[in-house]
Amino acid sequence: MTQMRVLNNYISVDCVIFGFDFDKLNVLVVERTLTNDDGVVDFSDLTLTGNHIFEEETIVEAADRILFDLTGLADIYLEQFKTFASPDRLKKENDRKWLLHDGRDPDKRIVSIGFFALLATQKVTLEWKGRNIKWLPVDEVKSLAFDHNLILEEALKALRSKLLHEPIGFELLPDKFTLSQLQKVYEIILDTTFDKRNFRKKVARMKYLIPLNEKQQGVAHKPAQLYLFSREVYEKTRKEILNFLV
Amino acid sequence: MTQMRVLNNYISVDCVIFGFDFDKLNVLVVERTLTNDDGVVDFSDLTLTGNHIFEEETIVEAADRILFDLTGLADIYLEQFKTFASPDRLKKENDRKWLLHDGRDPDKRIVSIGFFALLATQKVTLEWKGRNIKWLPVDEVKSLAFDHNLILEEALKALRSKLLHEPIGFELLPDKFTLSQLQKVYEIILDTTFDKRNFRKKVARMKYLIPLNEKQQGVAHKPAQLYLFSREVYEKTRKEILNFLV
DNA sequence: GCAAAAGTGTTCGGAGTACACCCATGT
DNA sequence: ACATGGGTGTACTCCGAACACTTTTGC
Repeated sequence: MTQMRVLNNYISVDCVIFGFDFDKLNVLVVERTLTNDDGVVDFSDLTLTGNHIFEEETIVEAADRILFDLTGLADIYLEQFKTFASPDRLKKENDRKWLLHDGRDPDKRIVSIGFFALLATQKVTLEWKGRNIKWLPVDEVKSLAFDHNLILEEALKALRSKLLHEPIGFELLPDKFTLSQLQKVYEIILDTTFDKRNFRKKVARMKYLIPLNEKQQGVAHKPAQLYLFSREVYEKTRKEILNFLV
Repeated sequence: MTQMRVLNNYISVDCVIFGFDFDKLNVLVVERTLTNDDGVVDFSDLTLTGNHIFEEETIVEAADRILFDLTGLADIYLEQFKTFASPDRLKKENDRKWLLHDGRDPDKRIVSIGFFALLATQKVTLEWKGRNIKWLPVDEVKSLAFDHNLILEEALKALRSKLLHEPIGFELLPDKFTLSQLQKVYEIILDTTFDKRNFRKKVARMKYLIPLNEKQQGVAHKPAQLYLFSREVYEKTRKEILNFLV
């Protein structure tokens, strides 16, 4: 009794999948190559990861599905950040060609709900799944398909804002991480630097960052203490702070 | 050479219009009454304000239009906060009847982009525009049509979060306001109280809240100093603060 | 004159910021 | 032995929190 899954052709979900590799912030992109009927490549460029939703599927389910199809991972940090529906968002020349070639109507308005996902790149082994997908450092992103440069920009804004106000930095790291790695996450995404001692004093006050009886191994320097984030402790101790100034 | 405006029938915008009256937070609602062909009222309930978008119109333009149609005001604080597209969001019995009566297909998925708007209720004179619209105190809202209770709840969450991190409280007040009024905005929306002296010390540090050479008039107590928000000063002096703790 | 809200200062504890050196490990 | 990043403490300033009384106006 399997049910036929039908794609809704005017609602799509775009996932800005951010991956951190201890050194820089990357985003997952997919190669889009339009090959004409005579086998000649018309153009080739990059898109963010996204897809139309199925009828009977919620947008969160669709985002989870896209994420799972590309990475094989579930339970990844995922957040709806903005929706894009400009009438001309799919109307660049290459985009029209692409949609037409794909049997879709380039004049139909397609609304896309943007999600961003956070993970450590090392959690994923990218496999060829009929499409060429790869990590691209965020600051090396050139021109993307559709309105995906705009979507990426807005995702970055949302990520920075969230990072400033809620503890989500470790979502970009392995489950067990060091304080220097965590500091690097904040420094790179917020494009700043912090004093190591002051950063650690701050972390010491966060009871939900729990030091483990475990150290790094196989590094060519003093091995660092590993930490774990505890959502339970966080939910229990969190309080909001009025901070609307300057 | 006017152009015919065609409504897109699967993308809509819902505006949660918050109005503050120095005393409580209200939301603008519209009466929805379904009258059968024989003139008998089938049911009557309340909806948030919203509408489908026009083809060739952006969602922000649509939200501005809805806001202007209801209040006659432009340049109101408006922010996209979340998008709603659950497959069963319009499938309650009354909602299906309403859509059918309106000549629409109740099984078609309609995505709705949620915006919230902030203003002082006194800025608006509600007029009969073929529909009964009114201010309803947020904490007296009962069951709303469609998924509008959910939309309102999410709008409140977004409003509270924004209020904690960015200076937007005065968007709910007249252009010239007193510090006690501002304090009340924060107290009511965040459901807390602040010490008057500490609150004023905090405000004194915000150079973008500018005291005027002008006082309240016609009040039965010591008239208060009036203040103005300066966006220019704010943009020039703003800095982000790393505040992801507790 | 009285009711009502405006306006104002001090103390204390805790957090933000600036700053420099020794330690454990792998090669 | 040396290169690499890990790990630690102090002084100063500023902010957050707690707390009570006088002032100006309309009625």
